[in-house]
Amino acid sequence: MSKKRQQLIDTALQLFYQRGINSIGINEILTVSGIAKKTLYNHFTSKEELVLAALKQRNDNFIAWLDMSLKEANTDIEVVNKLFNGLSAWFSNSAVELGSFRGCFFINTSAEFSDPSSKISQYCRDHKQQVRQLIAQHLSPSNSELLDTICVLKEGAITMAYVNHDLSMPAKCIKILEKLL
Amino acid sequence: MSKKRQQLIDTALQLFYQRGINSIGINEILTVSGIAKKTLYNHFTSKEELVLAALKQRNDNFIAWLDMSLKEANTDIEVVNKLFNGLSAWFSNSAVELGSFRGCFFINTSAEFSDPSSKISQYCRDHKQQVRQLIAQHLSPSNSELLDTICVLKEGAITMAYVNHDLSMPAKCIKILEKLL
DNA sequence: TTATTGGTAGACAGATCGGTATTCTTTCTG
DNA sequence: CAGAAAGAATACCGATCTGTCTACCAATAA
Repeated sequence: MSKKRQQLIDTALQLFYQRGINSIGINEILTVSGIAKKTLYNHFTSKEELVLAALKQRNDNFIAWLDMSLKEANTDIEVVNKLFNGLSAWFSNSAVELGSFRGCFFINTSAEFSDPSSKISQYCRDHKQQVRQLIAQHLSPSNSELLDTICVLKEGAITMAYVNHDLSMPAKCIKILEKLL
Repeated sequence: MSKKRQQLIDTALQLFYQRGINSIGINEILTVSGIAKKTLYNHFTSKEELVLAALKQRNDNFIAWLDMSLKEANTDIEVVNKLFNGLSAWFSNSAVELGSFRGCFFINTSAEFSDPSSKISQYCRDHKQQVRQLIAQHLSPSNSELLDTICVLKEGAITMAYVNHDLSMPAKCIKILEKLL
């Protein structure tokens, strides 16, 4: 649609993800993108709307990356390998589409917004649900136990990569899941 | 030591944990606690110092709660049960010492501070290390694989309880670990 | 008593916040 | 070419941020 609008979203996503939403003011997004304030408020009625657009952009990017990562993974063990090898690549900044790793944008954003009924918190929940669905599509159906296990290990691996600086969890998660299969 | 100082820390921890550090200003802490601004800057040189004191307070509370939760857990399976039943109680606000659940204060705080070399981010890492050590003390020694598994499941369960509003993970983690033992 | 300490209350400074309005220029379209 | 729309640049508004400072009060110690 509008080129300026997309530039704003791209700049906002980059800054919000790297430094946190409450730490980034509208003015910084404007100076970095080189776009006027009037133009921003022409496309978005408030900062919150821009935040939601950035979340949606990140969701689109992430789902596309995950879909590509899981492509042609048909057996459960293949899904596990491709998923956690993908996470490992993300953590070590080898997944260019996802940018420099600073944890999960949706976990981080949830942490900043305390009202769980806000649109922003709800969108973060939606994203996690979409990721879960995508993983489920590649797994043997009706194995919801395995799906739960994969999801909880995934969240743990992301959190430990960011907070603890422990990048070794994806490999360990694969070993855990091998034992369980 | 000083009574006012402790009141400030308690109020700050309550507000920071429930609403996030960047969302709470000094003035709100002062009006809620009923303490004068001069007194605050008598005890702390900056907001950052107060944040660090609040993190330390939360760490003390959490370690004490975890220590009590794991007391008399000597076999691995007992540790697993007590740990994840404890988490479940925390998530459903049955652990009074930990206050109303809003995720892990240290994960949330890490999400707000993007510089991983800041004192605040480092303290969050330290906390996770202390928790890991405490769990390790109750497990059979030199079983670092099990320790890793417990830790990654724990982080995943906390994240999913907060972001996804899924409180069922502790019970599922116990089942997973039963299979692995 | 007098001096000191630790507290309250609140004005103030300087910066930044999200958001609005104005003026001027560019660019696109009929 | 003419007119409309979009954008740039920037001043501005009221609110809020962290942190400093002054003035006053109460209790305590020398």
